[in-house]
Amino acid sequence: MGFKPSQKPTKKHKKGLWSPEEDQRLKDYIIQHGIGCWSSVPLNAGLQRNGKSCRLRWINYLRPGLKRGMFSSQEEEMILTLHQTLGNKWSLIAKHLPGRTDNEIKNYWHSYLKKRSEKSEDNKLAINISNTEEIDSFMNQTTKTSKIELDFHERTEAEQVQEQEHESILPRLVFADWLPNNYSGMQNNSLCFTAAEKQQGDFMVDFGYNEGGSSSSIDKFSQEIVGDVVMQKSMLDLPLGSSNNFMDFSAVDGVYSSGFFMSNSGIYS
DNA sequence: AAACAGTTCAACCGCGTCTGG
DNA sequence: GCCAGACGCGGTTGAACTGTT
Repeated sequence: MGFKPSQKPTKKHKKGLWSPEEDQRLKDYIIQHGIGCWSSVPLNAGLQRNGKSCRLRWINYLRPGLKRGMFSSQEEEMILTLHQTLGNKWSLIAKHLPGRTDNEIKNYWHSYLKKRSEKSEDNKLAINISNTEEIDSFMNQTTKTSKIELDFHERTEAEQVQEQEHESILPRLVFADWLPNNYSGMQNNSLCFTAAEKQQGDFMVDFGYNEGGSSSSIDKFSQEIVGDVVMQKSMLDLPLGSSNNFMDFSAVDGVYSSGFFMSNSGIYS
């Protein structure tokens, strides 16, 4: 007889919180094999979970580049504004907040922003704002500072198709701190830099502008993709988060380079 | 210190959509 | 066109945590 992995009769799948060991298994598996068919992941990775659970764990917790910690006030405003425009389209909203997951945003909305939004709705009714200039000014400010696209529904179909093809042009995040020790630079068509490397001053020069003289792995990477990517120095200058060593960077036109492809959901070779 | 209430957030569930045979 | 399996999304749940009495 024999079943394909995905057709296997359902064993009792484990539920509930993930243990560090399970996380490690999943990470290891995805590092080695990339994201493919989720239903076969638990079997191949030796996990007693279903594929759906693995996918969720990866997307919401293990995926490279996730931000941890409090939402900034800018992020809050962004969520509120986008929610007014898009409604409960958490995945769409999440696309405008790099490093945040739809689940995280949804939770934050229900636990905090919803109340705040309701409050401000009440205030609006009371104050009855009539000065559209003020509103425009706020919207412009939000747009400028966050690159957010408030006219999501108004963009042409061609523009939306273009964006889908290139995914988001918003910052992408490179993973580092959960890869094996001493892992850096290009390796197996994947890409990773450590926090220590980020802190080296010439790293930014080498990486961003390809002016460095050393023949490091960073240089190699720089040479690989510098034609497609323009680094935002301001982002590289951001202080490191306390809980992870991810680095933020922004690609002007997505990252499509020989050998690998990066998106908000991961890095693919 | 204990009990209870409120909050947070990881994870599950169910449904709609997509895709390949 | 139909069907089954996989995927993605939004709603919901419940355990863990925190604050209050």
